[in-house]
Amino acid sequence: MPSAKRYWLVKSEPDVYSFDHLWSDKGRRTLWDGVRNYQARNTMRDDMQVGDGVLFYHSNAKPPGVAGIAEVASKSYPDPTQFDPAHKYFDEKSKVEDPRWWLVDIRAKKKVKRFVSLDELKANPKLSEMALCQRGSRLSVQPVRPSEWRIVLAMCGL
DNA sequence: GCCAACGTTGGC
DNA sequence: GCCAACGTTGGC
Repeated sequence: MPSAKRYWLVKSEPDVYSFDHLWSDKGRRTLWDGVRNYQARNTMRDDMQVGDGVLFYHSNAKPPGVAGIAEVASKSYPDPTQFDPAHKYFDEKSKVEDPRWWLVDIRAKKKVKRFVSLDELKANPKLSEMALCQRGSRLSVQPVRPSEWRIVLAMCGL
């Protein structure tokens, strides 16, 4: 039996791949490829389940913040880009029979009614323990508590 | 297994 | 563009 629905936050640079980009992609979904950090990899490989909620966060943006709501749309599977020598995410040390990098599909669910900036998130005392708000937080895939999820969605007007 | 050097992230 | 924070690499 699957465990209860969980919540996550993924980062993307809008100049590279924005929430609107995901929204206009076929099926409003994409492979969340290119993650090359072991902790983020473990989260996708081991912890994410189909239907989990995802905050789509714009990093390296002016301003950075939550730009959309998405969901996990597949079980984890090996990131195909690691095996493609022509791809910038190619990893020559990874073997097909023992893949190093895993991903899930992400599907856009809802546009936010209000963009919520990082400043606003940090200013909310109820979000002081949120992973994103911690100093030096660089993880591109990170957990979100159910309470934090509800608060952020409310801030987004949802 | 330590740790210095180096690379990357990402807010500012 | 700067730089703090942090992850990875590789010599020893």
